[in-house]
Amino acid sequence: MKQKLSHRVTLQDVADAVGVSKSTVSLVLSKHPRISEETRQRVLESVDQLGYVYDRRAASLRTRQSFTVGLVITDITNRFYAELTGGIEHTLREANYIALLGSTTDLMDNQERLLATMRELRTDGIILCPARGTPPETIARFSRQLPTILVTRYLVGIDVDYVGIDNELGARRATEHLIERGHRRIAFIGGSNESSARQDRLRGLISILEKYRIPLDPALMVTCSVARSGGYTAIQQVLGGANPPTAVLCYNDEVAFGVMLGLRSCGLEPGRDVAVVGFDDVSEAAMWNPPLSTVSATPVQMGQQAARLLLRRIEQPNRPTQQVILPSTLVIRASS
Amino acid sequence: MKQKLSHRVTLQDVADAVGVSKSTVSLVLSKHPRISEETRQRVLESVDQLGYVYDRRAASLRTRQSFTVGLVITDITNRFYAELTGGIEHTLREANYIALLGSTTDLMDNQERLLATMRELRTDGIILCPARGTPPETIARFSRQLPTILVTRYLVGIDVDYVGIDNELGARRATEHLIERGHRRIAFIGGSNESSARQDRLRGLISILEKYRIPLDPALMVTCSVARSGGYTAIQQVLGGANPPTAVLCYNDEVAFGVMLGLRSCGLEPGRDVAVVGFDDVSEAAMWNPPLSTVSATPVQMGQQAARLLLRRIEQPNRPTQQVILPSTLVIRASS
DNA sequence: GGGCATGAGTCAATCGGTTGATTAGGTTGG
DNA sequence: CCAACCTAATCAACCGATTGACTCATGCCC
Repeated sequence: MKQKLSHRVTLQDVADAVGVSKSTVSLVLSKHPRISEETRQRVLESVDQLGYVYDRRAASLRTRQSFTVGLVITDITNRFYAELTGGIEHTLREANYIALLGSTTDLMDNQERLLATMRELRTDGIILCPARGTPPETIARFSRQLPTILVTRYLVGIDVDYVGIDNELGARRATEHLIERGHRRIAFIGGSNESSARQDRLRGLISILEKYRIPLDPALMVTCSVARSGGYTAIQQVLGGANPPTAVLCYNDEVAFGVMLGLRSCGLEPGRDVAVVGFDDVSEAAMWNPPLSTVSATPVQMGQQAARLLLRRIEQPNRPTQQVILPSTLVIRASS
Repeated sequence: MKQKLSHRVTLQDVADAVGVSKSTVSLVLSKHPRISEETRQRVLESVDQLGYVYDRRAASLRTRQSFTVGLVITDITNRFYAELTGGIEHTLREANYIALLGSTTDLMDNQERLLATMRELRTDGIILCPARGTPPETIARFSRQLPTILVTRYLVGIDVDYVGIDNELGARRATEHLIERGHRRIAFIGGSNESSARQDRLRGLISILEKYRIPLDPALMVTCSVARSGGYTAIQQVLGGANPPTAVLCYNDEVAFGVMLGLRSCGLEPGRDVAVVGFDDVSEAAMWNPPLSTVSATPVQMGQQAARLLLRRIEQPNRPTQQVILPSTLVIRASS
C-alpha cells in the first residue's frame, strides 16, 4: 500500500476528506477555540488516517517565524560544548523551539558557511560561539539582522548579548590554590592568543602571581590547540625548558587531559610530580586518574541562560543587550 | 543606518531597484544562461548592495527540495560519531547539501521528536543511527516516506539502506590477537544487548573462543552504558569476580578508556597487568597512555559512504536498497 | 418581528521564490 | 516583404499554511 512519494498530503487533502475548508483544518491544528468539538474530532481522525505531516516551511513563510534556532559551536566533540548544547536544547524544547546544530571546528570559513545557511533557512535566532579570528564588526552587523547571542567567547568593542563565566575570577582562585600548595613555577598551557577567554584566564593568573611577587616566566605561558593532542605536545615542550614548572594551569579540561597524558609519557605522575588544574569541569574530569582539579563552568546552566536570553531577545528585538557572567568555582581534586 | 528588522529584502525589491522583473533576478541567481551579461552584472550589484538574502523556505516550498538532510546520531559527544559526522558533512557539502544535526543520547523519545521535526522541515533525506530499542517497523515505514540511510546499527528484518563495518570480523581478529598473546580469560565489556553491533562483536569473540576450545564464562560478558563511566564501573565489577580476566575486549573505545581508568583505580596497569582492546579507533586512541589497541572502523570513510548512498537514493528513490559493509582491521598498540 | 449577539466556518490575500508559456524586438533568408 | 527563428526578458500560476474580514444560521430579548 505504498504511498506515492511525489504527492504529499496537505491541509487541503485533509479538508476534502472531511468536507470542510482548509482554514478549518488549520484552526483545528493550532487549537483555535472557535471550532466545534465534533468537527475537531473528525479532522484529527482524518489527519492521522491520511498521515498528514505539517509543513514548517510553508507555515514559517507565512508567519515569519520558524521556531527554529541556529546553534553554531566551535567543537561539538569537546565535552564542555556537548553539555552546553544539552542545556540549550533542553530550554528551547520547553518553548517549543528546536535547534539546528553546526560545528565550525574553530574555522572561520566553516562558520561563515553555517551562518549563511542558517540565515537562508530563516532561523529565528542564533547562539554562537565565535571561531577564533572572527572580526567583531561582522558579528555586530549580523546581530542587527538576526537575534544573536554569544556564548563563552565575547568579542571586544561590540554590543551584543553574551553569556559566559567569570574567567578571571576562576583563574585567580586556581592560582591562589596552587600557591597555597607551595608552587612557585606555574605554567599556563593552551588556547589561542586571540581568544578572549584565554586572555581573561591568563590575566587572572598573572594578577595573583603579582600579588605574591612571583616573577613571571614567559617561557611557561604557551599557546596550543584546544584539544588533547595540543596539551600532550605542549607539556613535553615546556618540560624540555631550562627551568620546568611544578604546576600547570590549563586553558581547559581537554588540554589538561592532554597534559596529564603527556606528563605520563615523560615518566612524571600528574598530581604527585606536577600539579595540574583544568578549566570547565566536564563530567569526565572527576573520573580521571588522578581526578582533575578544575574551575567549574557549569556548562548546562550556561546553556540554559543563553537559550533564555535568546528567547527573550526574539520576543523583544529592541531591548537593551545583556551580558550575563556566571560565577566560577574551583573544584579541588587529586591532580593538585 | 540600521535596516528595519521587519521587512527583509526580497527578489521583488532587487527587481524594482534594477528595473527588471523578479523572474529575471531569480534566473540570474540560479545562473541561468539566457540572461545578458549586462543585466546579470547590474542584478548582482544590486543584490549585494541591498543585502538580499536568499530564502530557502520559499524556494524549497516551490521546488520540493531543500538541499538539506537530517543527521540523527545517538551521541555526538562520542568521538567516533564526531568523526563520522565530519565525513558526512564533507561529502554533502560537495553536493551543495547541508546537514541538520540532532543527537538523541540514545533515547527513543528524543529520536522521535527529532525525526518528526526533520520531516516537518522537509529535509530531503535522513541519515540515522537508531537509538536502542527502536522498533524496526517504525523505521521501515519512515523510510518509505523519506529517503533514509542507517549507519553503524542495522535493524533486523527490514529492507533499508545501511552502511556499517564488519563487526564480527573485527572481533574475531581482536580475539585471535589476544589468544596469541597467551590470554585465556577474555572479558567482553560494554554495549546494550539489543544493539546489533554488540551482538555481532560478541558473536565474533565467541566463535574464536570456540575455535580454540576455550570455555565461555558468562560472568565475563557484561553490558554497560556506552560511555567512559560505564566502562569504569563495569571493569571494577568484573575484577571483583571469582576468576578475573587477564584481557578485556571492549564494545568500543569510549568504554575501553573507562576500563583503563578503572583498572588504574584498582592499582592495575593496563597493557601490563591486563590487556585492553577497543573498537572504533577514534583519534584519541593513539594518544592514551598506554596507546590503545583497537579495531579500526574508519568513521570518516563510513560517513562518506553513508552520504553518498543517501544522495544516490534521493536521486533515484526506487532503486533497490543497498547494504555497505566496510572491512575492519586491527590496530595493535601497547595496551595489549 | 426587528435588532443584535454569538457560534462555527469560509474566503481570499499573502509569505518569497520558481518555471513553463509567452511576448517583444531584432535578425536572417528566400 | 513576409515567414521563420533567435534572444532576452516577462507573465502568472503555483508550492502549503495562516489569518483578518466576512457570511450565515441560530438564538434571545424587548
